[in-house]
Amino acid sequence: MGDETIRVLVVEDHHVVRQGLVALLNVADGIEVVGEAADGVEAITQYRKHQPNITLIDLRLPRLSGVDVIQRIRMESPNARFIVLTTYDGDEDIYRALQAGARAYLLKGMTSEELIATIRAVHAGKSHIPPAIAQKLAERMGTEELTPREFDVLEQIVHGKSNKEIATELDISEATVKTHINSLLGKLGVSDRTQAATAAIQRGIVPLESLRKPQS
Amino acid sequence: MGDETIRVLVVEDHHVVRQGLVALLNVADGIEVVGEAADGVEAITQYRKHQPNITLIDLRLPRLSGVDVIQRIRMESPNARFIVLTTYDGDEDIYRALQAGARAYLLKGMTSEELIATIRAVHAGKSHIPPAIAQKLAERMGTEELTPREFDVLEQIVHGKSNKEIATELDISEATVKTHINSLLGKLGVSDRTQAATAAIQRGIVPLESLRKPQS
DNA sequence: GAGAGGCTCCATCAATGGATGGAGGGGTTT
DNA sequence: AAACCCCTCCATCCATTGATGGAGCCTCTC
Repeated sequence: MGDETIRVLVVEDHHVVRQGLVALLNVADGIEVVGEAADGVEAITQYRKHQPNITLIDLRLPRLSGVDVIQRIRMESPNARFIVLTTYDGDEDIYRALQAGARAYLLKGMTSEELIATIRAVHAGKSHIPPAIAQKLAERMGTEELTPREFDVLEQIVHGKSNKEIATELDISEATVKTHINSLLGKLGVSDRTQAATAAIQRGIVPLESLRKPQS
Repeated sequence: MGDETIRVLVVEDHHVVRQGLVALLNVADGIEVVGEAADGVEAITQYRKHQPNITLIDLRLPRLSGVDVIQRIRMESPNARFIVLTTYDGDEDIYRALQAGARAYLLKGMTSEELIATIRAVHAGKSHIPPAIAQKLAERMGTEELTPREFDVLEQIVHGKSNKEIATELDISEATVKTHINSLLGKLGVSDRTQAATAAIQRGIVPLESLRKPQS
């Protein structure tokens, strides 16, 4: 290999965006779109079928999230290379995607030149993280991890539950809820539950979509 | 007019999305993209220059929001027809866009057929609101309007301020802050400030972007 | 087996938040 | 002018929240 054609799989649920990407890539020299998928499950099917060199993938996908897709594919094909493409820069997702093994992270605002250059770079074995993203990663690195339980509590806070309700929901005492809150406030660097809720949403720790009429 | 070509202006800040739209539309019969803009100011310039039949516009734009663009253009060209295109369905924006005179509202997940059909329909003088959107509009209609002051307070709440801080910021007494909160909680149909904050974000009343390192 | 860290619980206290009901001034509409 | 709404303020009361420090249990690691 070397100057062979780079075979790309495009995974993106928004029709127009996907069609735009495909159109862009197909006019680029040395790049060929070998498959398209509109959701996570389809992405895996298409990957197995086409074994692309590069998978361009949105993180917000129906059925199976981008991060899940990356993880699963990497289990069977550790050399799979992913470029994550997202509208939006809530840091938690970036972090998880890179953890899962994505090689590059691009915002949809990029130009076609950037996109193509990144595909070539990643195919050549390089990684590419834009400065703006790198900075957010650095910020989040400074942040301590929430424990699973703290995360549960945070999720409930975002959903507007009171301490008493959280205690009932998680089947622990209100005192314990307070303990967790106290510790997660510290870790998030905020001083009350409202700030915790907005921080969680903004960082993508708790997905905004879950707010509608969520879990039990 | 009648079976003449429909002249379309595409306003969208994400390169790939814009290119996708243009590519899609240019292969459609009877539709021609006469201009493109990547921000609100450019949109107005392009509109004046090309006088398109239909303007396809994203709401989230740099420099000047989609709603502002629609309002300004409509002042000089009351017959201008807009189709709003958005990734995302926070209701407040929908409402404002339709108020401002948009004829249709589409999510980016739509198919190219839907898009083209909608362009033709709007050009023929019809309006088009997808059922999912119509429902949200209906929901929001049932909701009472916040007064300007209540809105100010809500904004501060979302930014994590305490009542005392809000009082200082808005230069009113803490008692007054509480009065406003009490009334806005009622109008939003929620029972505490945390729920108010998440509701505000989720409905698009207070933009998520303002959370980083915001105002003042 | 001695930490370390996570989860659980406790009590206590101070601060914050929210409900209620009442009140006056300013503006607009009818 | 009367009615209405918004904005402002007040006092009072109770509920919720957050801080602090202490404690036992479990599991994993060294």
